[in-house]
Amino acid sequence: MPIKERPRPTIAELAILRVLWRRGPSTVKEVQEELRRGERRGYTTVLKLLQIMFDKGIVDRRRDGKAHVYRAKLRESQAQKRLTAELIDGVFRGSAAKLVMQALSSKTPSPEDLEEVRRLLDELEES
Amino acid sequence: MPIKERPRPTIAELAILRVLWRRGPSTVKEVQEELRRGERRGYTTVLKLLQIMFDKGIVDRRRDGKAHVYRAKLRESQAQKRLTAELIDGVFRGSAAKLVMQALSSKTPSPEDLEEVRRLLDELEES
DNA sequence: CGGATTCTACGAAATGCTTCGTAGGAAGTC
DNA sequence: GACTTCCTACGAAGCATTTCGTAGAATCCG
Repeated sequence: MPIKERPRPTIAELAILRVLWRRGPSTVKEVQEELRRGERRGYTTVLKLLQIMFDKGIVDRRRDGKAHVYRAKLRESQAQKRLTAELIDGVFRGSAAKLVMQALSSKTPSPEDLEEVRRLLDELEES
Repeated sequence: MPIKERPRPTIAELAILRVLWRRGPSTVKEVQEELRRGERRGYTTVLKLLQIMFDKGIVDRRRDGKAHVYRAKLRESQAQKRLTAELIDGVFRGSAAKLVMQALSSKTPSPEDLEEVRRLLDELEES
């Protein structure tokens, strides 16, 4: 199976990745149980998705007895980076600043978060 | 045709919305010509997409002679807001601050943008 | 061992998205 | 009117995504 240039996760795949990022390496059963606090998905549905993701190179797996333990290969930070870039290009006309505005004004961050953003701004303005 | 609760634009629909947001109300022909600086899309492809979007309530239209003039009904700011919220919930574990960090450090904004972000921070910290 | 349980692999239906071809109506030109 | 041009509507193919059923291998338990 040739490596795809850019394994863009789909919606369903993202839901699974979120579980793996949160829980760490997990079996199909664990992912499915975690997932069902929200959406129903049959066991074999989750299995199939993980198999597809394995083929795409989005996840790794290793045997543990009878079952497989899956691990996210696409890192959370990579996904964050890529999807943020896509959002900026896609709906903010390339302006990262506009996205920042939107993010800051929609969900109000905590004072600590604001402080951190401020620090980052300082750094950026120095260079 | 019953109104869909949440007409989430697809990738292709987003491309068209971008044109409508930029150009304002446009005919199929105008959208298609604008679009072809990037991706090829046949005339009837664009037409069909606009028809689907009309059915979904994403765009309006009015007759102008023989042709239809389409207008974005979903506003740019609405799309920005929704998609940003989805991104925050989807891959930033609900943390707007993390998204802000990512956006600021990936594409460096201009000094003016930084100033604007700073002003917004000031406002947020006052309340 | 033999039956129940727990897995995987595979196939395929169902759905959604994207693309375009064809048909036909309306308008413009000679 | 006849011809061309431009437009819409419709249908359907092609493809990706998502869902799950069935078969069968591996493991566990009496």
